[in-house]
Amino acid sequence: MARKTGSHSQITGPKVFEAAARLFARHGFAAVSMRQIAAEVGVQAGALYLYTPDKQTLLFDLMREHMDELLAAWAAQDKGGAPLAQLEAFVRFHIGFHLDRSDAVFIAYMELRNLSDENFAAIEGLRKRYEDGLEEILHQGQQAGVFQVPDTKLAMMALIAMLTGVNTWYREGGRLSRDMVEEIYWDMTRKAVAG
Amino acid sequence: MARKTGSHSQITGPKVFEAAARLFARHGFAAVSMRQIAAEVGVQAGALYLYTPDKQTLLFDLMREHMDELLAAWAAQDKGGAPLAQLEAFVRFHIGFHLDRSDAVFIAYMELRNLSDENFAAIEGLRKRYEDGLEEILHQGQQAGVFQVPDTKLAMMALIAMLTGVNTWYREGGRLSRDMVEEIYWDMTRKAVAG
DNA sequence: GTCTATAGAAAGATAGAC
DNA sequence: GTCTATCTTTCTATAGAC
Repeated sequence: MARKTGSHSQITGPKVFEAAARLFARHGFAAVSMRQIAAEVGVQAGALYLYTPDKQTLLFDLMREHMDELLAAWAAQDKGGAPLAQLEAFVRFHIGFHLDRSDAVFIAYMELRNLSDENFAAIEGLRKRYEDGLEEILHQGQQAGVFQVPDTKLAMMALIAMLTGVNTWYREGGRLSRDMVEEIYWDMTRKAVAG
Repeated sequence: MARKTGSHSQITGPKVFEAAARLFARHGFAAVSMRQIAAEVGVQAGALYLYTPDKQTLLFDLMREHMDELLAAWAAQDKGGAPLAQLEAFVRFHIGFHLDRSDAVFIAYMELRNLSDENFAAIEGLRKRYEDGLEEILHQGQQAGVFQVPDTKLAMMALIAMLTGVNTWYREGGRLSRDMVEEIYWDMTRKAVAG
């Protein structure tokens, strides 16, 4: 009972980031004002500056947290098995993880140009680490003779674009279940890199 | 000599749209001000309103013109041949056309959410017409038994995402020529939809 | 921790001179 | 056709009360 009315930092803080993510994903970083974010949270605009030094840092923190979670989740995956099994695990992981976080994914891909140079470099570094994981799988499969890709970097780019594209059309409760989508994309991926 | 100094409507008009396209692609529609566009053209902000009623219409006109050109160029392609030949033509056409217009492509994909509801519906209609062209090819190949795709709509989405993704990394004068890129993407596409 | 109030800058768009 | 000048709104961010 020592806490005074209106003291909600442990609740308001997360709500600020959630509201910002939702609005940035929907309307774009530049089109969203701090006032809109504050209204979504239910506080005044000035109160947001208790949780972020400025709007740019708010965007950067959202993107960095998303990339950190992505790398952590992928690192936690079991990495054993043949290249083909590893590739299947990557496809299913990528689709599942990204569908669970459509707002953050949208922001991470669309708002790179609104980052300061320094922040951009940091996010790009994290993205490269993730993409390197897929390229390494393709490289191993290539060496083992089970994949036939003329250029592992190009194949990696092509697959990432194809898989992330699911986010642009997938809607929960639609015609296809997640499992069916994963299955179909895995089928196309497997064949695309086959010998 | 009847024309008075400063009268350049036939030059300034196109320059306005070119400058807007370049800036919108680089920084995003919402992040670019009319003053920035005017500075890029070399006129004052007020002068822009001789060429567009407002900023929203400027964006819409850029996107509609791009989609119109895309549909016209694809319609002008020779559509004969077997499904496999048609698919190859589509892949090469899509990559080539999109690499030639990276700014417009970027805008057409990234700025949909900044269109008014009415304008959004118009652009989406044009996009659907283009995508239907690819889906029809896949459907024909499926019927003929030369493609094996469990879902033509999904396969269409996956291929469009993969092919358009070239724009995110391709740079003129880089490691790979356009022909090589087309070749590699056609190889992956062909295998991905194969039986 | 959140509020009101506001400073200071910048935005979209318009009016009228030339 | 373009200019300067300006209206009006909105923005980010801060100051100080409670």
